[in-house]
Amino acid sequence: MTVNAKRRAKDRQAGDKTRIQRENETRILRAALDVFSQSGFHGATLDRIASEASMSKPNLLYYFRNKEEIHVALLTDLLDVWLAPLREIHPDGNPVDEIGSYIRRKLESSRSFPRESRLFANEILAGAPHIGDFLQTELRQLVEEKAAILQGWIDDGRMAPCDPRHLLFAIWSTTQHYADFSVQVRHVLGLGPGDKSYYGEAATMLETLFLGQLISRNASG
Amino acid sequence: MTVNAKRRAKDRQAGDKTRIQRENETRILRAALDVFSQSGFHGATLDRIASEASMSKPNLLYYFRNKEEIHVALLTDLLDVWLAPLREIHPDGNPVDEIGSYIRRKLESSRSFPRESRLFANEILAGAPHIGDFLQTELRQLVEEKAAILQGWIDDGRMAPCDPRHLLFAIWSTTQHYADFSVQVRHVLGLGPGDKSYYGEAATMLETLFLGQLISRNASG
DNA sequence: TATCATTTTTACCGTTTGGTCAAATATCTT
DNA sequence: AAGATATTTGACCAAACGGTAAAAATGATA
Repeated sequence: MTVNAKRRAKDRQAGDKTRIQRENETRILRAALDVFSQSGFHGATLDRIASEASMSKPNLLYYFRNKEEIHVALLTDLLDVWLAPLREIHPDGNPVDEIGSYIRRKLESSRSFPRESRLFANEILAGAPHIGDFLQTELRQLVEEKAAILQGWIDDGRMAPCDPRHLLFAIWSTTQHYADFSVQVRHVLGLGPGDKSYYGEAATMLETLFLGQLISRNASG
Repeated sequence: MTVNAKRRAKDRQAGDKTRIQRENETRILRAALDVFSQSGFHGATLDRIASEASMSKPNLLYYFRNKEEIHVALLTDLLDVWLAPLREIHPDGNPVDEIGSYIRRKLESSRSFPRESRLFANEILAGAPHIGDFLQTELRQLVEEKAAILQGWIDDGRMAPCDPRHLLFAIWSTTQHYADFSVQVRHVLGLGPGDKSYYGEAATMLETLFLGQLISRNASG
């Protein structure tokens, strides 16, 4: 009986998790992300999530108290991912590089995490019942902070004057559009279901759009 | 017994509608727009729609065969509204005026019909199960047509080169964002629930964004 | 291997929901 | 006012859904 073995057996705290727990929780969250992002909260069913996680419904409810808890867990994980690209905007950089790479990060995020993006979009469309607080506090604060940076660049004459917060809105909407409205994009472009080939054109378009007039005036760094 | 009276009574065709029918159908559609745009298709219930229409559920189902039929009716009405601003882009105009007024029309559409916009967004997010055909045919065709106009302006050197279809995507996403993500916009800006005061700033931002570099180069008409 | 905690399953429950049906009521026409 | 038509309602149903309880099975520990 090693000390470690003893600790595992006897002293497991409430927060500690078994191997099986960790495995199954991630299996559930993976399946739930699929289902919620496809059908929204109300359209998703526990049966389908359980089925996609290759698990019985009661077993699923052994790991999460109820449907909403799964949903909230996904949203919570999501928020960090959502904020990450914005956090990286740095006041010491020059506008073209900073905003340009921010756009590329957001677009890459849409391409890599379309389900997460749709989950977020669904939540906002529904009136943000679960993350309203996050929007009003954390996000708002971060936007104020980054908007101040942009405003500084504007005041220095390194960027065309505009409302920095609305510039951020425009970046969010255009980049997320390619994930949230991908069906429309594909149908309009005549592409097949899984085809993401439009992301190259999208990147070109958005860099032209945002880095053209808005910033290029005296961009030097 | 006038001839007209006789026609009303005896010869009413299947397509003809009573006064009560017209009234109640619009009452139902109005209520359904509220409920569907707030909660999505699955989140909406017939009981709530009926309640908001001040009507019993069986009465509601006397006018529409089922839940989906109401939803489809709303979407069908919507599509014309959605396309209208795009149709007005005219090849004879100059790029700045045409695209500028298109943006203003779309933004105005977001302000005036936010519920319709959210209904549309919900449908697309869900994978466009009902309007996929519309997207692939009518919308795609119209986009091709208008993209050709834009391309013509580009070829004439009156617009900065870019992919016209992606320019349209950018206009759609930025303008619709203010309706679909209004909760987020308001929370980030620190505004109250019904406050739409941001639309002025939005218009300024979008005109700066889209009419700045992209078109202004040799804009003359 | 015996013991204990963890995990999984089976069977089930109450509620909600979309939808039906037949009877009752209102409206319109003559 | 009578008769025909259109409208409304109350009672009801089957299926789907979120969730529970308790037993059975599995895994870990000594």
